[in-house]
Amino acid sequence: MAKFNFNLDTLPPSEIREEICSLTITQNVLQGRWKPLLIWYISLQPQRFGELTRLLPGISKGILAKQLKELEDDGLIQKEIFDELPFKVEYTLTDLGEQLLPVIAVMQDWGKKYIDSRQK
Amino acid sequence: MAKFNFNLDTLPPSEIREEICSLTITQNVLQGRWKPLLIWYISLQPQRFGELTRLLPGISKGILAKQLKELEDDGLIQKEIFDELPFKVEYTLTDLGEQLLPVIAVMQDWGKKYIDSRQK
DNA sequence: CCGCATCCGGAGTGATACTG
DNA sequence: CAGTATCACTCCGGATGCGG
Repeated sequence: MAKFNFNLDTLPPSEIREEICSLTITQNVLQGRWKPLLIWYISLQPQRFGELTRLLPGISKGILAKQLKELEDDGLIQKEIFDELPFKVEYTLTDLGEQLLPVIAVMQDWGKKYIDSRQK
Repeated sequence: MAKFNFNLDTLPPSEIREEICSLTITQNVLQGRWKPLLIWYISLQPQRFGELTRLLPGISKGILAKQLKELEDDGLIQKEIFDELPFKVEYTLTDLGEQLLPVIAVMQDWGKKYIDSRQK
């Protein structure tokens, strides 16, 4: 679970503590090589398992299943299972997941600035 | 270096590609257990090496030096060396590092939402 | 005081084969 | 089609000791 990096000897003021805590939580939830991309792709449209393996070349089924499960456990995505054959499952964002989109957007904005700054 | 997760067989449109690229870059730059916290602390005021070891209990000197160096190499922070004895070094954010603060802020906002949603 | 070098353990990631 | 299980491997993070 999350480690909050507090110093128990010289505990910082609660205001600071809350900032540390909030930041660390978000960092932990997004920790995983494919998670930001997964959230972004799912935000574009509901995605199926197989489709995600096609969108994310190089990802293995094992790690895809694991990271999807972690995102689900953290309440960012939900899956809908259609009772058909062959099986069909769709992943969509929860409300909490939707609220994460501004974070993704700001990260993308900064990435572009970074690229610009490196091209000089 | 950064891996951009493109599928070379079915290359996505350049617009999509840029979003993937930007997002992945930011993710890579912030990858490291202490980096977001380091940037945040340094943004509050210029920080010295020893002060950071106090602010981040549990971090070892080795990993602190390493993550600071990576942040410096990525152009997010700069260090000023004072020619005194004992040695004194101060870390400050670069312009590029300052531009990262909105990302940190949005992450903190979302962390608070996450905490609220879990307390119900 | 600051930071590097080395070594080490464990987590995160990935390839493959197999199941419902 | 949508996963699970296993194994192997890399790399990050941490401890320690040395050097400027």
